[in-house]
Amino acid sequence: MEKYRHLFSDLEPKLVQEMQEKGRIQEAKAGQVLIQSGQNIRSTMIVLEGLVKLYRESDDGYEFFMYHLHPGDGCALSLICDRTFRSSAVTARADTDAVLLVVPVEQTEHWMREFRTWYHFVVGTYRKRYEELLETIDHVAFQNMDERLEFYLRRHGQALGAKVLEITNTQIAQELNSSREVISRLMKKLAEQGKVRLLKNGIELLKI
Amino acid sequence: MEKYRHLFSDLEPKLVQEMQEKGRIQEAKAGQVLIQSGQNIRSTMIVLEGLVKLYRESDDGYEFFMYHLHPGDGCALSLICDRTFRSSAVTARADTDAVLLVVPVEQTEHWMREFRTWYHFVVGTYRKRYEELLETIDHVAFQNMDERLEFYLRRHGQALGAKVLEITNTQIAQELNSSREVISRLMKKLAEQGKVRLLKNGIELLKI
DNA sequence: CCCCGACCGTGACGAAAGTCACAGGACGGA
DNA sequence: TCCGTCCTGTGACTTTCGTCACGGTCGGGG
Repeated sequence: MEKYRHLFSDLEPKLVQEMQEKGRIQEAKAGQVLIQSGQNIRSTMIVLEGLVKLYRESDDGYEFFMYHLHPGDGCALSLICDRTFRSSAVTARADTDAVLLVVPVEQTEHWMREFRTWYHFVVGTYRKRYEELLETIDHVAFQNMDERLEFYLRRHGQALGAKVLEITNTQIAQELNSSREVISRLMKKLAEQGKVRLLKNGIELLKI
Repeated sequence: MEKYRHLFSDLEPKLVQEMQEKGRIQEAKAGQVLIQSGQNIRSTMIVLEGLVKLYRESDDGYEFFMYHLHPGDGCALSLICDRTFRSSAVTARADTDAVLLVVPVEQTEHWMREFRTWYHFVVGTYRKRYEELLETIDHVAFQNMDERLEFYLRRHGQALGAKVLEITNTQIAQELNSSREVISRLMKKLAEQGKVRLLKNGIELLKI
């Protein structure tokens, strides 16, 4: 936990200490599902290491990508489920190997009363997630597939801090709720425009 | 303010009293813009009477409908702007004549420390709005225009508690980010299916 | 070695939805 | 009454996108 202290520099030392005491560190492999759609939430999850992706699931099982969680980020839904143990409407999946801090909801209720900085953390988390949802809505409501694809690539490049995305067209298509063929064609266009280079097993981002 | 007390039965009496003292009652005519996209937020808004609609605005000025605020609801964005006076990314407009309670943000900061029930109010508000955004995403991501139109009509019928919507196809088209002609054709189909009846100046909802 | 599975590329087609053009009804004001 | 404005309806066309069908590459396991 010591090595993660810098993530919580905005929180009171006493709170950080409690997080350390009451929380449980959990490791997850890339691809592992952390929150299943429809499952009850009994604990709050904060990302310590790695990258987590959040999806909205459709009735027929399609996973629509919403946003990333980075180290230091909490899962908004689980932060405020507030002892009602509501079932969640989203799926969270580790995108890289990840380390998480897991805290029972009762504990966070307590922190909310005790620590002003925890309240700020929750409120800040919620605002960020809300605004990322708004941005997601912008794209899906106002833009065509080609613009959405560019945005997807940019977002993932930034989130991973990498110039090369090891990801298949099939997966992109699923997350944008499109089809492989469409992504394939659009990707070719992006390559012709010099915005990406299509590698053996990945996509190199150039002017994007 | 007395007549609105039932809206806040979950809040401590002392808090309700403070809301009464520190808040300002503001009336708004139907159609009036309450929060302008890009405008700074210096006060929190809670709906006391009437119906408020929230929109996301695109770069080129299109207004995409997100959700309604009912009496007792607070505007999520303005609840937690938290003295940073961030500019808002949404537009709020009174859909019917409305009455609002307006409170300076400094005051709500104070309440957050003082009143446990205020914290619950904020958290509850956020969760509701977040989930409504998720629902909005579902529709725009997974559904066709005809399903989205039906959902739009249902939602508006419920929000207004009315069987007849006095609304033009043009407006619906704007709010769904579609075009008048498309809505016109789909509306005709709904009428043929007996789900609505097209009136002189409005739409009667039947089996919807 | 061969086969299988996963992935990609591509042409052909069709459905959904946006755009254009035009016409007509309702209504209010000069 | 006549005009302008706002709303609607509709046919024709285009674009975007999803679907189908097929072929091709690559790598791992039997």
